Amino acid sequence: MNVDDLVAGLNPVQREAVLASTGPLLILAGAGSGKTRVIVHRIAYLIAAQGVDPRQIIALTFTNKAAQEMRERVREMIGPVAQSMWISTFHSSCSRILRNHGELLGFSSKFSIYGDKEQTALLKEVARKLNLQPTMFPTKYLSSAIEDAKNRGVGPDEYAVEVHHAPNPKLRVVANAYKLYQQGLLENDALDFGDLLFQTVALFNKFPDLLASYRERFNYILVDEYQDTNEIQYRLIGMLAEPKRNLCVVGDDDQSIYSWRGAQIKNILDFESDYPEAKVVRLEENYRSTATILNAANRVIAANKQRKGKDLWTNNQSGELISLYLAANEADEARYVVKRISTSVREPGDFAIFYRTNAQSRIFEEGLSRKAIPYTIVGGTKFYDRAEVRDLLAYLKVVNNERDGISLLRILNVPARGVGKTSIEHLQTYADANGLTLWQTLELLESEALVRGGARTALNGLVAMIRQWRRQEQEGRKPSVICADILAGIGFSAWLLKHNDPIQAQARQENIAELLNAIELWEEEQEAPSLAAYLENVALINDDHVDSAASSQVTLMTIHRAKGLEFDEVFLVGLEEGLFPGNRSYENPNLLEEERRLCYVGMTRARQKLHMSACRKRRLYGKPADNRPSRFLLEIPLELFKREDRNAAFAQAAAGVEEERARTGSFTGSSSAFRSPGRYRQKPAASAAGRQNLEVSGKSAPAAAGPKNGSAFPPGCRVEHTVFGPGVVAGRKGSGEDVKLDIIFRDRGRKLLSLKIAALKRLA
DNA sequence: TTCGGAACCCTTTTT
DNA sequence: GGGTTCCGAA
Repeated sequence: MNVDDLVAGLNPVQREAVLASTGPLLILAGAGSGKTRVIVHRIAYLIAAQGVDPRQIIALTFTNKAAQEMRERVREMIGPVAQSMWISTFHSSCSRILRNHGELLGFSSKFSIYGDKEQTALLKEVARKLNLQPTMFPTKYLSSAIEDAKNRGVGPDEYAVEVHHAPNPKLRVVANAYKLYQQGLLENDALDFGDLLFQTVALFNKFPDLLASYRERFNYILVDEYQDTNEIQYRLIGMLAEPKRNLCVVGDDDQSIYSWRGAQIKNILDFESDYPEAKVVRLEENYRSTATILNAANRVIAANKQRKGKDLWTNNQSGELISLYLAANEADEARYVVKRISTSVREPGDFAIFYRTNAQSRIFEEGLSRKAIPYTIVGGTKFYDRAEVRDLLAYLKVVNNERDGISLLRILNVPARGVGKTSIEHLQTYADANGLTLWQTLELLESEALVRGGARTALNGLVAMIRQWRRQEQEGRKPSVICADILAGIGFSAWLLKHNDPIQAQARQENIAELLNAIELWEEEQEAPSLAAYLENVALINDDHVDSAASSQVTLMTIHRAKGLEFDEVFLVGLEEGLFPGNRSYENPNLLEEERRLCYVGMTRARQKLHMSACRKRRLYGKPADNRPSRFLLEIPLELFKREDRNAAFAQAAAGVEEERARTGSFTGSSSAFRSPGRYRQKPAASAAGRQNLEVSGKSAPAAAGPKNGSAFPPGCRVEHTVFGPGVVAGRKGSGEDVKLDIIFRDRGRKLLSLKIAALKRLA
């Protein structure tokens, strides 16, 4: 294959990105600019034209889907040699490394991977040992603090140092919990998701020779969605890339929407200073959307300050105007969306509905099913979260990993075999006191009566069964066979029948059947299907393998989930202040910018036609709320919109903003314009206050809370109002004299009250 | 040991 | 409003 074939059909910039084979390279890839295409061609070029051994290339992605697609498309270009490349997610690459060398850190090659549930269970044990009050230290608080620390590359000891002088004494308790939690993981021969990355970096730090061997091996490193990398991923990439620095990162700072998961936009913003010799390529031609959609999206994102600055352009036609619908309430909004879908010539599969929060999906579901329009919801409750599925998986984990006490704990009395809380506590205490694992303690039961008779007999039976399953596993039985044996051995379906109403029991049995099915399906694709490999697959490749038939269905999902996808016609709903942008982002300009990026991501998913809508009234947490149209809507020029509602209020508000724009030359609409929809006031004082508001929310440093700045009412504190009664402060707006508090009242819904005027009392 | 009802809490969630 | 979790009674 010659070079011309490898770059055929690429535009000049894309070509440049493909041909820059050595040294650091930053590919800034705007939405719809052919990013994947460039990556795939680049890999093919390295292998087919430069003669690079595929085993010297590692490509890191965030999702399994992205990894799969990349591998498949490389294979299409250059054939099966692509198989020997490392193309996988950060987590599965790290897992692979740790399976090989984890024993250096005290883990076996069969370590368990703990998800949310197991993490919580372990943390509860830790909290119990430390005598922590659940009200003071909810498990969620602990887990997010620990997760955050790991994302930042901060281990338990370092963390203790970090919080040693912290003003918040709770953090020192967290430090203790963190330490115990990590010990617990090690004892259970388990790692959580954060650990997969964290321990890999720790491994490389501790064993430089090992790092050297991987550095030697991976001559070319490629990272997808670089804007979403967190600190620990950043470090991992950095250490692997030295000293050759053949590091190619691809991303779009305007699509960074995961800061709340530890992603650092600075990683991509600072790439050029990290690697001064870096080549930078900008893919700015968009092949996806109409010019109208793109213009509107560009206007929205232009209001952000923290960005590289990039203007997407397209040769596509301008297409239809963006439909704007200001709904009376969410039912009205849903009616509009459903009507447009049902009267369209397009197929259901051409549509997508994007919302900010999952809670918004219900009303669209109802509307669609009333009209018998097929739809699919991406996200929500997952198959692998079902109790009965997790039970069975816990059995498999116990068979696979002797030290996994959390999974063992889960199944001790499932199905019920007369082992009560007291017996379990007894065993745990005994195990702790004698430095034994839970499994070792159970084995002792044969000779020692640690628990009362009935429980003892039952547990001895369980031990015997587990031993037998482990033997089967060692003899090389397939996971599905072992699984069937477990189900029969414990009489699972009989138990399900007995302890649920018939309909639920039926559903649960079907879930179990589906799990067995999935295991068999997986086995068919494997050369050597081992139990350990299956469990790894379940933990990391949490595939919701359902939406393959989505082609003829309307797709409903959160905007976060929509990143990377595209649809002919998109409905972006719920564009209201307080919801999108969410009121939690008001106090922090960085969060507000992230909300704006989210809006940008949502808009740029649309190929042909975009609808945007907002509700004036919406029930939030069961209570009614009055909402103003999102500032993002006002950042889009009116002439790009086609009004689909008969409500004149928005037009007036928007017209007011347009005037102000004309007057001040500023794009960012003043929030004063939509304070009272339909009655935009021209009073200079009002707009000055509005601009002041914006200044505060647009600053890149976090807004400082001065003493007279409402700091007596920090977000989250409980307050009482003489008229509205009790409530909780959700946020703060404005500065100086003009501080307003965003308060959710228990009985009266959400209000924005001026601190100066409102009769507020803080409650303890 | 199990259940039912009160209490609680609520963005987003690639792994 | 709705889902989950937790605690106390049977």
